[in-house]
Amino acid sequence: MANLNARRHERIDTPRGEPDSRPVSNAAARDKFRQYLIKKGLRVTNQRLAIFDAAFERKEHFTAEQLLDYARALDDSVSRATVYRTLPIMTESALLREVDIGTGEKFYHPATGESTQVAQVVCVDCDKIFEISAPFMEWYGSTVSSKLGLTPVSQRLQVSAQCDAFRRTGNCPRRG
Amino acid sequence: MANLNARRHERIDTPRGEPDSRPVSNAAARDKFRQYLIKKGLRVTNQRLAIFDAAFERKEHFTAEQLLDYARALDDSVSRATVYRTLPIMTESALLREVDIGTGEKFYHPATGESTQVAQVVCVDCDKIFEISAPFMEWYGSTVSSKLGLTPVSQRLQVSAQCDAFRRTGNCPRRG
DNA sequence: CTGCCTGCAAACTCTTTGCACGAAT
DNA sequence: ATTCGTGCAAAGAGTTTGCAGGCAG
Repeated sequence: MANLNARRHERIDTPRGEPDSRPVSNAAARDKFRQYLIKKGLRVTNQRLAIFDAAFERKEHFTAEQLLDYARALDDSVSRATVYRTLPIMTESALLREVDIGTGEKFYHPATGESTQVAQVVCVDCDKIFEISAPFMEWYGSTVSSKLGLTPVSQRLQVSAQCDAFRRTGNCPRRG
Repeated sequence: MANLNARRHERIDTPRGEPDSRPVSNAAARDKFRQYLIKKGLRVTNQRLAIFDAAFERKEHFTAEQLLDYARALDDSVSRATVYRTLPIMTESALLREVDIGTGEKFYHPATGESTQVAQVVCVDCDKIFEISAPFMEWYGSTVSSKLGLTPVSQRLQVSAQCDAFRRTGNCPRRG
């Protein structure tokens, strides 16, 4: 959110750790990413893998700037530009989901795979983002077609909500 | 969308037309706005009224930059800064609805009053924004409460859709 | 008169892009 | 050896803000 992240990372001359040797919790998704790159004729670079791994380490939603930090912890040579250039690749491959809650910056989250029809619930107190399934959105798409003669491509349902506990106690139990 | 709108408007010395003499199609809403300003201890300025009138002349959704143009046609002295400072006042007063379709810039539209539960359908071919009612969103809010213990504040449902006619004929019948 | 509002321009935030070097195939 | 990918820094786009002067109440 703030631009306190302007810290310089001077490139070190030690050889970078082999990306394949990194402990990977999401080997399956990682392989999908690798396959996607190859299929598209894109190159499998250490930076792209580091960015991917950084993204899939995360449980919470993150911003591009945060992802830059996470990825740099894995590979010091990752730059902001490459993060921004890699994010669309990961969203197009459906491995990452982009979430725009209207705050100016976009959030990202590893796609859970199962459900494409989810709603984001954004807590105005915590700023946390929850995802819950919204199966009726599928049905809703068909009503759009019939009413407007348009074929739905994608849908987003976002709910802003306040945390009852936070309002009472000044602390959100979900935090941390 | 582009920043071609940087045209200079030098201030003219002729007295500005009385804002109240402007033909107003939305006298009721205009009065609501005036009341809202007074209630909040804000001043009723010519610029604010011009921006309001410009917004309520519009049938389509518009951006802040477009609103600046429209408002300047009514009152030459309106500046970009004042447009940006007035937009939140109009949205907080529920006279204007803000629509963020994730393209970087925000769109605005006079609130139709009746329905707070509407979905935006954005045509990826026309870039047009349609609004259709989505009454189930009210019900959905309550499921959020029970599932997460959060009280919904607002909801947005946005559908991206492609125009069937445009895909076939290369022309959208809904255009202009 | 008082102090909120305004226009101007500069600043800010997030994202994209041009360029020359470096690495993947 | 090619050619694509990369880091850097600057540019863009949209929005916000500090300041000195202007107008509403």
